Amino acid sequence: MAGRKKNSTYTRNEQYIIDCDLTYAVSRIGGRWKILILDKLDGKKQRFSGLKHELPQITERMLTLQLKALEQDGLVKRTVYAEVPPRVEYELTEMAMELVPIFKQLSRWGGKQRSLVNFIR
Amino acid sequence: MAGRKKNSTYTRNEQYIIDCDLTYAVSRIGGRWKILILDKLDGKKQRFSGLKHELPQITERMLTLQLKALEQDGLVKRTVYAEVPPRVEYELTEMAMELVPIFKQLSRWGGKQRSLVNFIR
DNA sequence: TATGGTACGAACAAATTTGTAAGTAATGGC
DNA sequence: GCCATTACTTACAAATTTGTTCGTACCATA
Repeated sequence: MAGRKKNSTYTRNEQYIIDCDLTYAVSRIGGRWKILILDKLDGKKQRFSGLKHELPQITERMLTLQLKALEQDGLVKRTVYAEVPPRVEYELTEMAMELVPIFKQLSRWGGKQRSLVNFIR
Repeated sequence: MAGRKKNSTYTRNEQYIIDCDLTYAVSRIGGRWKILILDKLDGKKQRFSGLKHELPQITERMLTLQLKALEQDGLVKRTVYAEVPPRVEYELTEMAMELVPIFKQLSRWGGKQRSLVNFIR
């Protein structure tokens, strides 16, 4: 998000796309890791290290970036405890919890679509 | 999709992510244009030029690429008529139509989330 | 004094996605 | 013959996203 060209077609088209509530929504949860992070937070608070543990493939940098974006979008709440070593807890907001049932349906669709495509090929 | 490094972390992580039905689903409809295209096809067949007209910002190249991907994923059916100049019609498949109600919910969520975030800032 | 754990930050590099600008085949009408 | 139309294709360039590697502050504990 930082250091973006302000008038490239690329950026102008992004604006255009975000006009639509649907594509706007997808842009908030898109990218490689966000949905997985939200999923790991479903039902339980987690520390940074806990998330890292549940998502072995993600790098710390990516985890940081995505958590920060999710927080800015009001999907994740971050709580810092003044301890040493530091402790930070992440949890879903109300807004994010409303996504859960939608994700369930999308997931079902994904399973169905995957087997269909595998069948065709 | 063509010309991908086969063993970069980038690609391995993609595999990892696609294990999950949910993130798999999102990967099928992700990207900048796919959802908008599916939306424009909801309820009516469209020609290539028709889609281009409804999405003034998309380039022909992108439209071609996305339609091809959607076709390969079984979300769009392509019909070619042997005429000159050529006529090609696109329409949603059953599988894609099942996304419509999910999209409706996501869209509602998007609207709500957008106003919430705007309110906070 | 040296060490270790936590949650990051910064500089840089790799890989992918998206956009630009041109060109193609086929053929009916002029 | 020449041009216009449609649905693409191709080579190239710009922009973003993702990954790699190192480094930091804090202090309790050894």
